[in-house]
Amino acid sequence: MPPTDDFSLEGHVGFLLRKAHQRHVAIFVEASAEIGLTPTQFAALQKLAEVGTATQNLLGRLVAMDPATIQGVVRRLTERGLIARTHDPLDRRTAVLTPTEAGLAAVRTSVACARRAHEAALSPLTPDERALLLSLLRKMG
Amino acid sequence: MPPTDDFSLEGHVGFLLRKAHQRHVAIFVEASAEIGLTPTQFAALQKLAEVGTATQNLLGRLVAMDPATIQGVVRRLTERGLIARTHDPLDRRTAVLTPTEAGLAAVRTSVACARRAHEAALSPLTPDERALLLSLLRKMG
DNA sequence: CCCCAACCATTCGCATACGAACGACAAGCC
DNA sequence: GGCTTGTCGTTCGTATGCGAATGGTTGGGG
Repeated sequence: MPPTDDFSLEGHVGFLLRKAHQRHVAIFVEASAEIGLTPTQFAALQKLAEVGTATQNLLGRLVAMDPATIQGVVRRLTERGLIARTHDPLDRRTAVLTPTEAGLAAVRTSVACARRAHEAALSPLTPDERALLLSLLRKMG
Repeated sequence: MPPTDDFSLEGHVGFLLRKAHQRHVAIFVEASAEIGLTPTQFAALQKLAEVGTATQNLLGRLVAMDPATIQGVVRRLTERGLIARTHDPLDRRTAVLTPTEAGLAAVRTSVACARRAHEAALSPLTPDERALLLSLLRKMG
């Protein structure tokens, strides 16, 4: 009896994380249908609003997206007029990002959606379990 | 003082799930570099080996992938000779999938990689915390 | 001052992920 | 038997996600 027989996909962290993440994305998109921001776009825009100004790659690091990924996210937000792109005359490599007025308004609206999505995603858990899960996920890195 | 000021992206389930999932994928891919299976491909192939035979959409449901997603995953596994595609003469809509010998061998090898990735991803947690996290993720849906 | 290592942003290729629309087919219902 | 409803697999479009390569730029070390 080889040891591979007692393998259960359903007990694997990766599988559970993938499913939980998929579920949250679906809930978030549904909760913020009015604004039409994805969780990723919301994260980038919210963080940019928080810090006020950031370089593209720096913003990516703040929200855990590599340069290739943040590029597309910022491009789409810029095309929608939620982010303004300027250039630092002292460093011609960088793209300096700032949220526009429409971007700030979108953040204000979306924060409520994000909170609803947060609650809905955690709804199967008790308040104690929610706090526990969040702290464990944080500790995982 | 608007209520949006005390919003913390880092305390949001979605953000933490996205980061944890990214981290696991990176660990898994690194742990199974020899085989070259992604977590998604491993999940599909392992589940197919477990059930022996399945329709494409059914396999997708078993591993939480929608028809459009499982299509590409199965196509890549088939191209690599790990899955055999036949047809049910009684239902000409379906694609009947079976793991090949090479597919079964890949599963046997990958299970060890998956276990290593599982342990590595959970390494920041104590054994109690690991069990707790898994049960909370399962309970989340 | 010059060169080189590091960093910035972009691009390409590949792999998920899913909504929507599609043509093919099956199954039940009248 | 014909019709309607539902399922199956595919395709298209869009959005992440990342490795790798690239061109432009900066800054430090000699």
